[in-house]
Amino acid sequence: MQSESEFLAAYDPRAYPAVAVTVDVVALTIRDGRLCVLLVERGEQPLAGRRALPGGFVRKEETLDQAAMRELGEETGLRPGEGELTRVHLEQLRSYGDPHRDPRMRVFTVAYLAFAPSLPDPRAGSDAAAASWVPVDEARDLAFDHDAILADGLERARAKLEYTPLATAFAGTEFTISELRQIYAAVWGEELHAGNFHRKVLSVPGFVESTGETTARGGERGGPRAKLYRAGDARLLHPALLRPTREEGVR
Amino acid sequence: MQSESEFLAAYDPRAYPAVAVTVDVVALTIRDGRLCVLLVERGEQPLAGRRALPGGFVRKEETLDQAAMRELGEETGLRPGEGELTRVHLEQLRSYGDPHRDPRMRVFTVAYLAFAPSLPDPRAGSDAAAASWVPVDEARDLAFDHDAILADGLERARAKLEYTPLATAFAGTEFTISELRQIYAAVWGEELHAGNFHRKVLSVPGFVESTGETTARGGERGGPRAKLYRAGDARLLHPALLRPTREEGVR
DNA sequence: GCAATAGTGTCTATGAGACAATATCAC
DNA sequence: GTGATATTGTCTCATAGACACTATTGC
Repeated sequence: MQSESEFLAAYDPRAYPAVAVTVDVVALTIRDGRLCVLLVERGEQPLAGRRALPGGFVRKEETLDQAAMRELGEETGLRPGEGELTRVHLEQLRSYGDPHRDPRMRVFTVAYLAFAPSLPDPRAGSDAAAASWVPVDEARDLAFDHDAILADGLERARAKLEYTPLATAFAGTEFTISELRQIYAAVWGEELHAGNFHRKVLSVPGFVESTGETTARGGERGGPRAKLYRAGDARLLHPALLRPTREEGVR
Repeated sequence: MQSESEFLAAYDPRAYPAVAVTVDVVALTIRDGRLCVLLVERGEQPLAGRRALPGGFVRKEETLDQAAMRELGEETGLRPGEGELTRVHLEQLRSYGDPHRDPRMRVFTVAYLAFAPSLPDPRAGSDAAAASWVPVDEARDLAFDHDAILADGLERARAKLEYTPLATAFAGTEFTISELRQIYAAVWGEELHAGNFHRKVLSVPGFVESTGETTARGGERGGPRAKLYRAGDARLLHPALLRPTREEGVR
């Protein structure tokens, strides 16, 4: 069996070419109605000065999920399991391993996708000195293959809003239907009909549940007080909220 | 920046703990109306005699996709790009990297999912001596974490049939609507209403296109000749074919 | 009062699914 | 002829989306 004999050859670490495994995180949040991604500025060669996704080596005795959560915590200055980071949604995106995606050596990376509510500017942590939230449409020319990773993450995020309640991961613990609609609009990049969206969200079992409260005051430019909701217990939306204007998948 | 300094430390391969990266393939096909997965029998320690997903090391100068296609070709005895292997659908599933998932060393694996039309028994290739197609409900107690990988692959496959035309990857180049329905039934594990399925498939633009031909003769137990179709040019099904009896995602 | 927004009502087109009906074939 | 299967027809219900309408609030 081919795989078995290869495994055995690897028993001596020095007999095998050096490879490394990292995690990179596409961390998304909504700021000022815009979808933003967490980027760091590289301080060292190669590609010094270029922006990149936060990431780093997977450590010994650490799972991939743990490594991703640790990196996210380091770059945001927040500690996993503390405060708002407990509400961050984190899921594996996919892996990238083209032979020369890193010029120094063979580096495989496992990309993660994170949905975060609006977090403070990532200045608190020491490691986060060069980290910042950047609107996704301004996040170009990233280091390595991070443009492609970001694009994959965005597509995944847009698709996930359709059939999961993960949009609530971008909101605070309590939110109005309008806030939820603005999250969808920011991620999908298109406005949604307020009335239909409102009725539809409430018609999906388990998507949101009412708190019984309303906002303290109406909107900035007038309007009634909105009812407040929190995330429900649904794992999947049924029926789904499909994106409006998308070409048919014919090509 | 944490990740950068770690990268630099890795410049000396010997300074870094040995890790390995493999690909494992969840290759699915339909045989005799049952969904089957390609398994190999391990001939060497550890876990000798246990069944496992086919897989092996990613080689130098090889992309992950190429490694997965190579492994699949080795185990099926077919050569990538030749014959029926050109029609195999292959996509990345996800990665697994728990610290002790392999008892010998730190091994990260990138799992792939393959949809194949009914292939000959994998005896032709020398490497494939111990490989065989096993009905998925009999594929238990696999080596390492392959039970979990298989479960993830099955869930992905079932979901993909809903919104992509990939069911056609299990069929021959020409097929009847009934054959397509039996593929759905095998993957989803439930019967589908013939009349409604038939009308629905034809109503999705680009799912299938008529060849103008019919089968040479009717069914084994009677019935008219069925029209033949081939895969259309759709990448996504719109509207989707949703699975019938699934609990709502509440929990 | 005026403008903006929350929330609801109505209407239409489309799709899902239950069920029935018809046509064609193997035997 | 008999039974099985392919294919089409009909009916009902749920949903998406367009649009209109009312109520409530900030200014």
